[in-house]
This record gives sequence, structure tokens and C-alpha cells, in this order.
Amino acid sequence: MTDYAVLLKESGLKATFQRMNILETIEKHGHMAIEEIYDEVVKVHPSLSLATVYKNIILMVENGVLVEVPITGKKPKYELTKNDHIHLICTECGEVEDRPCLEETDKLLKSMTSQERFSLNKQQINLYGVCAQCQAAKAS
Amino acid sequence: MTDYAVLLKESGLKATFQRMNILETIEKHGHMAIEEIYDEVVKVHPSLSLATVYKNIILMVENGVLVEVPITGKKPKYELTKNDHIHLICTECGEVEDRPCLEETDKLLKSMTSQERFSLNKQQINLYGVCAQCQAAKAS
DNA sequence: ATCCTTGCAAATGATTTGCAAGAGT
DNA sequence: ACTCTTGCAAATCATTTGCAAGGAT
Repeated sequence: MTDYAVLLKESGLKATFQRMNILETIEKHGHMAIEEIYDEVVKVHPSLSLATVYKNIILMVENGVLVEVPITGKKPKYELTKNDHIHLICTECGEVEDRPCLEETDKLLKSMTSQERFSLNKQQINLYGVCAQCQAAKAS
Repeated sequence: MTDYAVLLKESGLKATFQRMNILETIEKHGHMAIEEIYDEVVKVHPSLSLATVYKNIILMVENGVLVEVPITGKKPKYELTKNDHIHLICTECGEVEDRPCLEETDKLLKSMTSQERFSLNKQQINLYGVCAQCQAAKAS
């Protein structure tokens, strides 16, 4: 259970209810698009405006609290900032799941880029396919 | 030198000058956003409409001629469909470069997903950092 | 000859902005 | 108290659509 107020303040942002609700919702769901965040948070905070969600997502990405996950052919989703990991993206239902990074892969990528004078800041491994649930649903 | 007319027909699309010019421009530049494509192609085909670029990009992605490359915090770029590869994305200048896939990485990712009942269709490895040219530019 | 594609203009959808009122420190 | 944030409405920007004319097979 993360303390969102502390997280926000440490990142130099005021701890408003809107922001804490947004973070709580994203952490609960794992990965969410802007409209999904709005639709969820507005349930517990009915006066919330979509513009506020946009402003806060941008701000929290800039301040390193959130990370944008771009997805081929869809709107980007947002997740809490965490250690490097791999995304499994289901092209049927759109769900994104995290998997731990593979150490060897990590090393290979780092050594590849260092040989090139490319100063690596962030790696992003996205695997697109069909998740177990959607495979089961299609089989029936 | 690719024969774009053949490529298009094999993919079930008519070979119009607009499409061939778009493909030629993308291949020449490697990776381009929609507006960049329009700005380039309109030079050689002044009557080109931006809507035509949109329609054709969507169609060519659907038909497997092009691939969309989503990029954190930016508009997506498009590239010709080619073998799996890694993207080096410069966060300073926005340029995208291709590097060959690492076989071991490939195997690891495939074995990881197969253990999970995730049917893998496409992998996407994007490395964000600063390219050699931009590093040099900043140092000066 | 037929069907698909184009270019234009309008429509839609997504995101951003300005500003007065309210909340956080 | 002071400054930053919010919610609203309007503005902007990106993308999609409908349709008549032109192009590809």
C-alpha cells in the first residue's frame, strides 16, 4: 500500500485528493488510458473534470511519478513508476500485464548500446499477443 | 530498391502514385510521422491531401505493408514492414534507428511467453536515449 | 466499365488553454 | 496569506468522414 501523499510531495507536487485518487486507481488497475482513469475516479469524486485528469497525468509523468506506455494502434496507458519490466499486451482485450525483466536480455541491450555511443536511458519491451483468458474465450 | 507497385499489388492494394510516393519517402527516411510524410510527399506531388495520407497509412498498416512504431510522449512513426529489429530512439532529436535483433533475447522472450499461455504475435524493443550526434552537439 | 482512390470541406474527437473560485501548505 | 490546483467553457489541434470527380485495372 503506497502512501500517495508522500509520493507526491517527494516529487514536488501538492497532495490533492484528485491526484491521490488517480494514483490509487492506476495502481489498482495496473495500466489505464486517460478516459478509463476519468471514468473510474469520477465515481468516487463526482465533480472531477476530464481536464484535471489530463493536467495531472502530464504533470505526474513530468515529475516521474507515472510512466506512459505507448501501445501500437491504441491510446497510451499510464502506470506507476516501477522497476524495469516487460509488458505483455493483449491485442484482443487491450489488457497490459507486467513481467519481470530478464537479466540476460538487460545485459545484452546495455552492452549493445554502449558499443555504439548511444546513451541509454530507458528500455521498453512490449510483447503483443493474445492472453490466456482471450484464448479461452475464443476457443469456446 | 524496392518495387513499390509490386509490393502494393501483392498486398491487395492498387498502385497509385500517392501510395508509391509515400512508401518511397518512408523508406528513404526510415521512420516518419504522418505530418512529416505529408510535408515530404507534397513537395513532389503538390495536390496531395493530408486526408489521403491518413487514409493510406491506415490502409497500408492494415494490409501489412507498414508498421506503426509508437513512441513515448510523441506521435507514432511508420516504417516499412521488415524483419524483427530493435529501435534506438533519440529523445533529443526524435530520430529512430534500427538495430538487428539479438538472438538470445529473442529466444528468452519466446520461451517466457510460451510458458504462460500467452500467444506471442509481435515483439517490440524500444531503447530510449541520446544518439551520438546529439551527445556531440550537447558537449560543444 | 467497374470499383477504388483522391481531394476537398465539413464533422468529429481528443487535448489544451484561460480564468475565476477553491484547496493545500 | 500565498501559491498552486480545480472545474468549467471555449479554443485548438488531430483525425475521420461524405461525397463528387478522377484514376487504376
